[in-house]
Amino acid sequence: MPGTPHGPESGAGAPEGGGPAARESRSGKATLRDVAERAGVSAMTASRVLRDDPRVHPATRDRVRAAAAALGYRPNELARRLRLGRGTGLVGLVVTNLANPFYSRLALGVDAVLAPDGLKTVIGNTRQDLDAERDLVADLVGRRVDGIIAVPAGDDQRHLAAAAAEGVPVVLASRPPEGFAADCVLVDDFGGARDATARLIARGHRRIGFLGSPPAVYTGTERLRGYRSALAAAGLPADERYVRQGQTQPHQAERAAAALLRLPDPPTALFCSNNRNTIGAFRALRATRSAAALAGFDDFELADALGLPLTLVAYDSDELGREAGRLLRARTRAHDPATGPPPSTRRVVLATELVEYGG
Amino acid sequence: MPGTPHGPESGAGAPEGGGPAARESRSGKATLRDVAERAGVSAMTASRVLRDDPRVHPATRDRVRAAAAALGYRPNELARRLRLGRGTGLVGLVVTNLANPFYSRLALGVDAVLAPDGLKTVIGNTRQDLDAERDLVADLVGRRVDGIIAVPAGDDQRHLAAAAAEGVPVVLASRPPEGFAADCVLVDDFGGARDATARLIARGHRRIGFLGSPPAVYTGTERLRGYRSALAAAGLPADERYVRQGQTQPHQAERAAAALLRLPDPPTALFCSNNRNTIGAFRALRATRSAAALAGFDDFELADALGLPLTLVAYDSDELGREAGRLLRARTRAHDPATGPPPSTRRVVLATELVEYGG
DNA sequence: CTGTTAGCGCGTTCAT
DNA sequence: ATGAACGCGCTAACAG
Repeated sequence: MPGTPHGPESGAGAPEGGGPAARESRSGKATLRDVAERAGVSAMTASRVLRDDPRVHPATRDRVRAAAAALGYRPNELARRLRLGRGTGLVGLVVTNLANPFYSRLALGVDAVLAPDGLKTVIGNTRQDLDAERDLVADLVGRRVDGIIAVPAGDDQRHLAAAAAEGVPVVLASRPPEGFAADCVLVDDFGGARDATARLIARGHRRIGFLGSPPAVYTGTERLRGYRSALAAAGLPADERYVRQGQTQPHQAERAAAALLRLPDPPTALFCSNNRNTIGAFRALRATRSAAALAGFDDFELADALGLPLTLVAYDSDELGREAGRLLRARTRAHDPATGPPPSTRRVVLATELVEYGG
Repeated sequence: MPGTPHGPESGAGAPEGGGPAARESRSGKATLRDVAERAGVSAMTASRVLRDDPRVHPATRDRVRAAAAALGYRPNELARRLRLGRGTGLVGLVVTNLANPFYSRLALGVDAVLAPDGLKTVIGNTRQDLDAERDLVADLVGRRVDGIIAVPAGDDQRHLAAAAAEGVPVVLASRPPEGFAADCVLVDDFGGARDATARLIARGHRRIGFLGSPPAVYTGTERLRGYRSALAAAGLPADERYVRQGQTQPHQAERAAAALLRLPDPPTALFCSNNRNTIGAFRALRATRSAAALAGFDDFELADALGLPLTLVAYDSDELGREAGRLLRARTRAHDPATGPPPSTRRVVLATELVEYGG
């Protein structure tokens, strides 16, 4: 038996309420000191054991381990991270609509790259609500996430700029930073849309409609630019009656497409700036038995099974997430000591590819 | 300059590196004391101001606010929560495959219910990997999440039982707890599958194939039970050659379906236990120009556009998430003082509905 | 109205 | 091999 392990005495001030169970009542969870007391050692020794510090007597080691197991002890990560000051191991992912497969893929890609580094992804859904986005970003910064990957809903990105200015690494996905510097990974929106439109033109179409998201959405306007560029390159007029922006869900797109098809000189082909619009347009074509050709941005499941010829601008949306994760990882590491100066901001653009689905 | 704000003396050990900038270098973020010093008040007063405690002189209030703004101060939520001991405001959501729309819907439902309570959802993807699931749950518990909503990958749920035993509220979605008590929200797997199969039988089918997930997946086996129940009720033999389990992705399901269709006495109808299998079976039918009838569990986008009659067991997967969120919220509140004893565990079952898509 | 003391749970530094 | 003191950043108690 060892001597009195309690030392000189703990003092006179603290109210030593009822037995040893008193401490555990706080949050219902055992603390390091509970383990230490139960093992008859100091908190310090318990800490060492639980972190596999070799400088502990094997016998004490076992006693502490037993005590920890008996109490179901789990180190409190909050306290731990606070003490270590090395960040939380959390990365915030801000998206507008998780129901869109595009975003769930993005999330998977991000997680695939970050998880091996021990980073957890906190996904926040903003429902296209800018206020919700602001609150979310503020909360993430307050929680001291190690970084933020965001697909901002609009062009007001001051909240992201603020986060970046406060030292939180920020990476934008699918949209470029607006008004501040940050890494980003984009899709070749302009080129993809231009190529798809050009293909419709090559097949003889002269009147081509455009269906897209609200003008505030970056990808939508870039794709519109691509569409217009192809028309201009072929010497075709840019008839604004053929351009319908603002549809964000299939049923809205279906109505917009139907409206185009009812024009006096209806378009003979439609180009859609995202999968929501493509699906809506498809329904409109089927409902009206229209023979108009269909092309769109974004590949999607079952696109090959619609019984209609379909030209899609495809790209690897997992890779979008993975690349965003890599960029963030690079920034995060740059925060470490002497890894050299922070790299200048990078902009990665992913290539697109035209795919044809059969009729 | 005010009197010595340093107090009795800070000691002799700490290396007081150069100037006031030293403190800010730690994590690059200003702390409450930085704000306090800059405003010439104590940390306590600064704290009061930033939490809108009314008991502060308006003039000091403004000085503190100005200092905070100048420093870009953000309270450290970690430290704050640690001190308050009221939990982290984080809820862990454990799913097996975010790419499946079923899970992203679930996540949206959960978030919709929890966000108004100020709870953030941390989504963890396990890729059907039980080890990953164990690690994830352990990490979430270590991070002191306020609760966990999980769709466990297999029937070994000891890690969840442990979490629950440690006092973390646990809610299971889409699968019942195995070996411990917990709230859960389920879909009427048995009834839905039985009804869909019965409908195929009513249409004259006598040889009906079954395509489903691996036997370890609860929903899959329940749905298999429902399928068998319908066969038995109609006095039809249960031919095991017609049952193919184990497909988790469409291309696997496609091969399994093709194999069934090549049998000497091929089934004239197929029932699929989830949307992955239904989509694979659809492809097989199309590829082989088979006229077999198709039914499946889970509704999915574009199911109506496949040019094939299709019977689906539909249910509200958003509601699944919302209900899980509600159950968790109830548990979380039960942790509060004297809200009465914790409610006994609840099991909610969501109804299903048969929908027919045209040919 | 403002400041001091104390401590959330943990880990580092220095002593023994 | 072990322990005491101190502090991460913040806030509830009690002073004054």
